[in-house]
Amino acid sequence: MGRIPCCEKDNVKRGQWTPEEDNKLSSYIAQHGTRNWRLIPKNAGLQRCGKSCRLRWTNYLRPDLKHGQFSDAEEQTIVKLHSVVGNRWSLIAAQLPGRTDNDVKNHWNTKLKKKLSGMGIDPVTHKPFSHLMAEIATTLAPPNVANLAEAALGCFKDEMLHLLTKKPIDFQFQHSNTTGNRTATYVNSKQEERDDTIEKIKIGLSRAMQEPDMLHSQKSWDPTGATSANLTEGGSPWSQSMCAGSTCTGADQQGDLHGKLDEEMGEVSEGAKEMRNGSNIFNSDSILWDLPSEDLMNPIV
DNA sequence: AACATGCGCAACCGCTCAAAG
DNA sequence: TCTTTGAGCGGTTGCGCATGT
Repeated sequence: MGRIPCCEKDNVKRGQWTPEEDNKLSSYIAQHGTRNWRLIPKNAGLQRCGKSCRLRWTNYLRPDLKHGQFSDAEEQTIVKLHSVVGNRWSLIAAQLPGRTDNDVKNHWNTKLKKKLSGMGIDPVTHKPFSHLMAEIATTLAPPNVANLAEAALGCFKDEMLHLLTKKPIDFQFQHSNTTGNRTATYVNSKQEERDDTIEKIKIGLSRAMQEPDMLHSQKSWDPTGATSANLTEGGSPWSQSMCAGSTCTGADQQGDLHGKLDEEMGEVSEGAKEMRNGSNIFNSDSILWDLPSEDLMNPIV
């Protein structure tokens, strides 16, 4: 019943591949293709597991791979797609010719996550940390707000330290043209504005504790007195373009990419579909991607 | 110059799902 | 229909190099 094992675990080499092994594998695949990974190491004269051969080929030896640095455009694509599909590296890599899921994953973990965090963006939710804090305050009943806020501040400590101590990033909106399309300008805030961000969080938490009615209504609010409708309509562009949560609203004018993604993905997971249908991450306010790439990609640190 | 620390990347691990038997 | 395995995927680890002290 079943199949025979792919390799004898005791008799396989592990660790770094040598140039000789690479040559053997490459030349064998050039002649015979990659039809059966279980047989490839045996037939190619390699003391490797088929799985190891497959990884070596797909992540390193494939002739169509790029090995250089990621371009700004590629990085933007990764961030954008990650906000839609999360850690579905193979799906993201499928949109980047010559890049593997391992490449994308490594680049995300070593570079892009830090860049986003440094910009005050939660790399998981793609929301600004200040926005997350405000959401916490609006979601919880008063007795719990303080405790959770404390816990959240602990979670976000590093990122908050960035906000407090490093070069800040702030946004200003311009309802700029007659077609109704908004554009965002992206500016480094002044020192007092940076401090103001933290103050707003503190004020928001204290207001959450003082205004229980507000907490249970659907209408959310802004610590400064504005509603979250304002946040969404004219507040932080991150809340509009980066967030993948249910708070995102707006017309979906990025349908082309959605369609393309769906075509590429074929059978997208239900979770990913729901996420996209529900949140429209690629909505009309995907302002982040109007930002100068050098600004987007420059880490604060 | 020597050591410590951090970073980037390649490889491995473990899980899931589909297919073989 | 059930069991077992292959293939693929995301998470994690470990090594080598670069940089800082």
